[in-house]
Amino acid sequence: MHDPVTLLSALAEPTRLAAIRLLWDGHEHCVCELMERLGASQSRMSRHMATLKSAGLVTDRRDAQWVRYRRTPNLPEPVATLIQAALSVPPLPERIAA
Amino acid sequence: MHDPVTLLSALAEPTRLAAIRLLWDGHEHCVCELMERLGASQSRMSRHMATLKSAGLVTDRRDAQWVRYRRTPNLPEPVATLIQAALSVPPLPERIAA
DNA sequence: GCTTTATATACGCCAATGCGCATATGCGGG
DNA sequence: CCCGCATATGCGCATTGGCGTATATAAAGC
Repeated sequence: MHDPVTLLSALAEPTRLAAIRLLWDGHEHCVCELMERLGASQSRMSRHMATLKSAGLVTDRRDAQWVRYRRTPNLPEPVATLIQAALSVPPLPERIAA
Repeated sequence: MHDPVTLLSALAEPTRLAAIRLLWDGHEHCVCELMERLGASQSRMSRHMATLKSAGLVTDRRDAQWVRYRRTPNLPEPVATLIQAALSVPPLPERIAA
């Protein structure tokens, strides 16, 4: 479901945006990896991934005990552009120097 | 202040996104005009504009009894792209037909 | 000065969101 | 089977966000 407000809401949270940044390498990542790398608790990360999934930004796949998340392939062009742009906005630390 | 999460949060609300859409014609619009065109109450519209302003997306200017809002000129490229993309995502009605 | 028009803001309310904790569920291996 | 790892989810709580109502502020015209 790609309504713009849903999309923007899904991205408007630091942990979720960070997760998208990781997932945007095109590879699969399990929840446990994301937890570690983002310093989030298990339930927290799981729920954030559920949010991203229901916004249509990521898909998941069961692989044995793990659930592998990856970015949804073939996102509509405006959606892909939106995310690309969101990831390109410097996260403030950089702006302080300016 | 252009931190990505702030930016995305500011856009992740229907009335605010609609206001941005109107303001993105590059012209000035007073609150009363936005109220009418978006069917929002006075305080509601005023507050939403304050949010957009503090996110750095719009600027305001006092003109007699009115306050004229317009899009912030010379937004950083990723921010401009982000908004352009957000405005390009079809607002669901169109996706139902597909 | 007073009134009208335009906008902002304080206050209180309700709904939504994010979180931790505990528990359920799925799966593989002894 | 039972256990351990990985993930999801129910529950209660604290915080945040959007809203209406009422009030403050600002400017214009008489």
